Amino acid sequence: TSQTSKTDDPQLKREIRLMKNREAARECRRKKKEYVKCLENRVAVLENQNKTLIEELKTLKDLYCHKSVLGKDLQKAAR
Amino acid sequence: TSQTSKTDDPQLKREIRLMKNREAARECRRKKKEYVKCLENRVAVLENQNKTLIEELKTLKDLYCHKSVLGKDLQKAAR
Amino acid sequence: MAASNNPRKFSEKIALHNQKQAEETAAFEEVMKDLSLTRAHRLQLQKTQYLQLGQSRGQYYGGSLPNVNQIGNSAMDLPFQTPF
Amino acid sequence: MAASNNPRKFSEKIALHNQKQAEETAAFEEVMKDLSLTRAHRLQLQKTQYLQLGQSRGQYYGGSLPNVNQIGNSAMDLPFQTPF
DNA sequence: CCAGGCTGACGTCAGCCGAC
DNA sequence: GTCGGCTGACGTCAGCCTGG
Repeated sequence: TSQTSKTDDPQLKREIRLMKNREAARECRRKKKEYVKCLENRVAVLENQNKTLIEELKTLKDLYCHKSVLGKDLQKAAR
Repeated sequence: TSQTSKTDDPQLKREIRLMKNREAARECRRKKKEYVKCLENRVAVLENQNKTLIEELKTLKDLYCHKSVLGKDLQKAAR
Repeated sequence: MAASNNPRKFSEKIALHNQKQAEETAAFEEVMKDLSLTRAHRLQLQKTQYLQLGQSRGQYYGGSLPNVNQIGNSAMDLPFQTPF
Repeated sequence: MAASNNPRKFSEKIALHNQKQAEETAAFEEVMKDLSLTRAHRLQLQKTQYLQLGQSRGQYYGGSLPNVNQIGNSAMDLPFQTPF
C-alpha cells in the first residue's frame, strides 16, 4: 500500500522545505541587518574613544613640554 | 495608426523595466557588499589605532609617575 | 569552525564584536580613570603648592625672589626642556 | 540629500567613511609623530646626561656624591610625586 | 506632477559545513 | 556517506526620493 506515514509525498516535502527555507531566510536577513547595525555602532564607539584618547595624549604631551595646562585641568575639574 | 516609435508596447516596456531593475539590483548588492567590507576594515583600523593610543597613554602616564621607561624607549629606538 | 576568527553565522560575528567592544571599553575606561586620578592629584598638589607658597618663601630669605612667571606651570622643574 | 549625515546611497556612505578614516588617520599619525620626536629627544638628552656625567662631577667636588639611583629615571626632578 | 534610479524586503535556488 | 541549518546570490515587487 501507499505509505504516507511521514512525508513521502514529494510535493508536500517540497512545500515543507520551501516553507522552512522561507522562515530561515527571514531570520537570516534579520540577523544580517542587526550585524550591520552592530558594525556601525562599533565604528561610532571606536571613533569617540579614539578622539578622546588623541585629545588626552595631546594634553599629556603638552604638559610634558612645559605648556601650561592649568586652564584645561581647572575646566575639566569644574564639571 | 499604431505608433510603436518608442516603447508603447506594454509587454516590451515591462521587460525593459525588469531588465533594468535586474542590473540595478546586482549593482546594489555589489555596493552593499563593498560597504560592509568597508565597515569591517574601518573597525579593524580603529581597533589598532585604539590599542596603540592606549599603550602610548600608559607609557606617558607611567613616565610621568616616575616609572623607568628607559627599556621601552631603547627598545622602540632600536628598530 | 566555532572558534574561527571569521565565523560564518551572523550570531557569532555579533558575539565576537560585542566581546571585543567590551574588552576595549574596559581598557579605555581603565586608562581614563587613571588619567583622572593623575589630574586630580596634580590639581591637589598644585593647590597645596599655591597655599604653602607664602610659608615656603623662607627658603629664599636673603636671596633672590622666586620667578613668579613659573608659578602655575606644572612642569617647571623638569630635568630637560622639550618644547616641541 | 547629498550632504546628509546618513545618506541613502551606498556610494555616499562609503565615501563618507573613507573621508572620516582619512582625517582620523591623519590626526593619529600626527600625534604619533610628535610622540616619536618627544621620545627621540628624551633619549638624546638622557644619553647626553649620561655622557656628561663624568665631567659634571666637578660640581660635587668637596660635597656629597649624586644619587646614582636617580640616574636613568627620566622624571626624577618632577615638582610633585604621583606614583599611581 | 511623474518617470526613473536605488534600495528594502521577499521567496527561491544553489552551495557550504557541521551533526547525525 | 547523507541530511538539515545558514548563508550567498538571484530576480521580482513595492516604496522612497530626486531631477526633469
